[in-house]
Amino acid sequence: MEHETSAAGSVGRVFSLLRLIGSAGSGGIRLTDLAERAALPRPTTHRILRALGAEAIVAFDARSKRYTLGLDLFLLAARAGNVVGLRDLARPTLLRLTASLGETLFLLVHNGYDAVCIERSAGPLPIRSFTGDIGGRVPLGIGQGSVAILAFLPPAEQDEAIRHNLPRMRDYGGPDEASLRAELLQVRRDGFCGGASGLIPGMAGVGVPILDAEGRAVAALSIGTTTDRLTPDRKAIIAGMLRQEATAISRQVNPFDPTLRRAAAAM
Amino acid sequence: MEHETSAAGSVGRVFSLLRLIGSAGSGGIRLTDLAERAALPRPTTHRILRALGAEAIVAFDARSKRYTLGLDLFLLAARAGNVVGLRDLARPTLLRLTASLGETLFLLVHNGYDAVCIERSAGPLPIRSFTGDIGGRVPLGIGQGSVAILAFLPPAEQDEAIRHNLPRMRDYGGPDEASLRAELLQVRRDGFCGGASGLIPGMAGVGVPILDAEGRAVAALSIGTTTDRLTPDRKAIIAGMLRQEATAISRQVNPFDPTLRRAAAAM
DNA sequence: CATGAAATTCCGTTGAATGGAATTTTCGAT
DNA sequence: ATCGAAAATTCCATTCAACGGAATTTCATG
Repeated sequence: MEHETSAAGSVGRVFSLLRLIGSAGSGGIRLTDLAERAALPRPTTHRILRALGAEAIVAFDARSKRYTLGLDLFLLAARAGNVVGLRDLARPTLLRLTASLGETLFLLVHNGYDAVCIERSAGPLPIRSFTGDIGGRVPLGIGQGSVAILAFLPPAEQDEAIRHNLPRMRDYGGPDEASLRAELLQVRRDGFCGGASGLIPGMAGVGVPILDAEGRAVAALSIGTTTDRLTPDRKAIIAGMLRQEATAISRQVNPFDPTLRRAAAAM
Repeated sequence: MEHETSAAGSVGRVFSLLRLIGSAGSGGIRLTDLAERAALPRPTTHRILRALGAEAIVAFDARSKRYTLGLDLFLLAARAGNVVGLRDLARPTLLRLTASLGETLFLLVHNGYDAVCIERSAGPLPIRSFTGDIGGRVPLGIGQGSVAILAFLPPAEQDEAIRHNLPRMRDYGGPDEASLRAELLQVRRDGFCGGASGLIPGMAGVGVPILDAEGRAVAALSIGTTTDRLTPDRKAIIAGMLRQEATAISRQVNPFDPTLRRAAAAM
């Protein structure tokens, strides 16, 4: 069972097509190739694509007969990235910090056993990071932002993620369980992760969690920079700034706390 | 809003639900409300949502029983061919210009009779604009970026858009046909739109088109600022910078020009 | 604890999606 | 220009997956 045909049914079919189109690159993909990769009959593929085209979810270039993702999917997706409004909330923060620090900032959200980058504000320096650009995904425990999330997960969930991720971490040259757990404790104490993990030579960073009303991490703010730019005192300053911003964001996220819903509904 | 039930069939049903969820805000929406707005039976709605949930295209908060757009929908578009790669191409440009000018920049794409904002890089000043944030939509002809696109459309398409949009423009306090056409000519001559359209008091801006290989506008780069910050000489400087950036982006877009594909394939 | 509203499951029915086959279009080779 | 192969597109009889009315469970509210 590789990626399996997902949930069967027409919905599954539609999104397996969309994912294939999405991974086909900006040049687009032809019907036949698409049908083959999706293991669907050509007429079926064609009919679904027509329907998707009518919705502007896919675009069809009549000249090259190639399909690409359409504008409406893009617009829909822009809203989808707004996990609990986090993206909109955090964007000004990222821009401001990038401007004042001259560093690259990331907004990561917790998703399953991974952290996913949903926003990024690039500083002037070229930065290598695990998460890469928007859409990038790393196992929880790899990278400062990702570790910050892991450290502030409820114990059961944290254990589960560690158990699941330890094997995967080998691919990244990650730590063994003992040192990981030690780091998590320290991060919980400090409120941020600034480990010079050294996983990418010359690169360093700081990550702080964004917590929900129950104190569980839902996301993280992090910066990525080079080791020499992250002197201990500068690291302390940056950690403080990040924590402050993360706290401010947390406060704005938490109004969605279900216990307050009644008040909002009354308006 | 609902212009019609879109394309019928299950695909139409799926995306009308997704659009409704998307427009429900980050708080999410409940099954019953969704079913009612979509004019679908609750069980049908429920089944489709389950399938979408299995794909992580929608997220379901078990606590509040509310549905929101899921992360995978975001990742689908983020990882891949967003509008011919324009967004990725333009993002660094927007950030750079925002940093150096201290202004808010917009990337608009041509879509039907409208221009749609697909990226925006906010400067320090609070800016009022028609397009608003990402996803915002204005009729072609309203706002500098939008006018820049309209001016560089093929004549037939331009006429069609003007005919269609003139009535709509009344809502924005837009110009009459004669002055609009006069402005379009000027924009075509100058290569940019810097009209102090005065549609939003105190606000001004500059828009330049991003052209495809055939010289048709596919998008526009624009800045939005206040009238007093846009002195004539600064406007000229900014227009020059924008044109240069837009040209650079055009060059990177155009390698995908179908007429050149054969050459690329031969490599 | 009672009550109503919402969510969820069930399942017999049916019509919409399916896909094999036929047709048309595209495009490269001669 | 002509041909032929490959791709795209249309057709349509079949069927099975989606449908939705009804029943059941869950949940919030008074």
